[in-house]
Amino acid sequence: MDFTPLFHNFAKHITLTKTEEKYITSLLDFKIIKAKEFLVQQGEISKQSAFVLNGCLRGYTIDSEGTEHVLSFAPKDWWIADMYSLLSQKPGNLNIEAMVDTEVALISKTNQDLMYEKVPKLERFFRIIIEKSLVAYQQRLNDNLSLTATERYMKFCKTYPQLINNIPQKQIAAYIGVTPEFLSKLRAKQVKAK
Amino acid sequence: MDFTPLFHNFAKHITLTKTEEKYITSLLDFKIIKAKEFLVQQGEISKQSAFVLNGCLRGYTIDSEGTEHVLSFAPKDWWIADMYSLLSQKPGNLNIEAMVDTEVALISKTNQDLMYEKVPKLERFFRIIIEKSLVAYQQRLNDNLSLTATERYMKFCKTYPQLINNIPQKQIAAYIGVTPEFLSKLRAKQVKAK
DNA sequence: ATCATTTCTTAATCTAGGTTAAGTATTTTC
DNA sequence: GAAAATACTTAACCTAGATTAAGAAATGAT
Repeated sequence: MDFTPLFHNFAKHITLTKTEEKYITSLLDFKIIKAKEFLVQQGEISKQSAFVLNGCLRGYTIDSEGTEHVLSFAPKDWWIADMYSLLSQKPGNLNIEAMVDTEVALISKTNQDLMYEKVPKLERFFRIIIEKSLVAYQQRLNDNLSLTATERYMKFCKTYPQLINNIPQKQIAAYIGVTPEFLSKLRAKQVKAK
Repeated sequence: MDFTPLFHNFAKHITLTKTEEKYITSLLDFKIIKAKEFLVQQGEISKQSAFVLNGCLRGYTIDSEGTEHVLSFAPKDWWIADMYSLLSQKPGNLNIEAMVDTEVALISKTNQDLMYEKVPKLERFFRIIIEKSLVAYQQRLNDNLSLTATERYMKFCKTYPQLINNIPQKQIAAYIGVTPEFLSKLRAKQVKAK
């Protein structure tokens, strides 16, 4: 139940007093999510955001054919939530699942709104991290519109070198938007090319 | 040079005093961008965000093959910027072009930072609109991963009914991620189906 | 009004990536 | 540590959407 990684994360963009840190801590929950268990499942109304203290989560949807699409991986020090459901308070279509046993700090929507009132600096913090997240999604959308599968895979390898050998390939396929079979074919070709 | 649509936009999420409105007005620029002229071009370092008072802008990239990809349309009352370049202060790869003669309110990055200091409520305002924008991009990425071209076209028609008959089809194609020829084929099929 | 430019359509042909299926690792579980 | 489940590979075949090309329609400029 050690929230220091979270406060390090805050410190990247804002400075909090000890009192503020204590206050924020009082509004947090701590949770261990076992591998393959869910933080959020589609159809639910999301009540909280998560910060990964260690381990790794992934957020994915399942389409009408039953195919999974990974919208985000959240390794240590990343934030993840079903923003759509959290903001609209309608049932979401995101599943957030632990890839390994994962420790998270949770902030309920209610407490987050409280925090914004009591510690307005946090508005800035979340504005900044959401801005960065927005840029990343714009970039990724653009990649999906303009790059080939091979190029997207190479980019993934560059962007997430720590994940590449630690997660199942089929989940990388579900992130870059190809079938596992096709990714396998791509990789075989790349190996041969060397 | 009438900024009232902008203050209506602010009023959706925060309440400003007359004094604050005057202060903010002093930090804004007004500009008319003629049809086919640019607010921002790839390679430039973005210095400002734009709010569309009337008219319509579009943000697009050009890939290595010379193909355009539309990342966003910004009709009246929308915000648009090359967030990547604005935040990183590196050369961007977005082009923001007027589709018709367009009036915009501009906020320079410097003035926006000033505004945040003087009127902290604006942190909340921008946090909220960026959150919404993030949800929209996540949704769109998911659509690109999970829907067919036909489904994406139908969704576009639902989402932007006001644009559908007012912008060139090739730009809708560049938004949903197909060639103009293929979109034309899709539409011919839909008409026949009726 | 006329010519030039841009947009849209149609159709033939092509290809990146999907599907199906079967076999081979690799993990997980008890 | 064996059986079961999951992940990965390979290969033949298939299809949604791309490419190329040429003509028709609409829009804009003079």
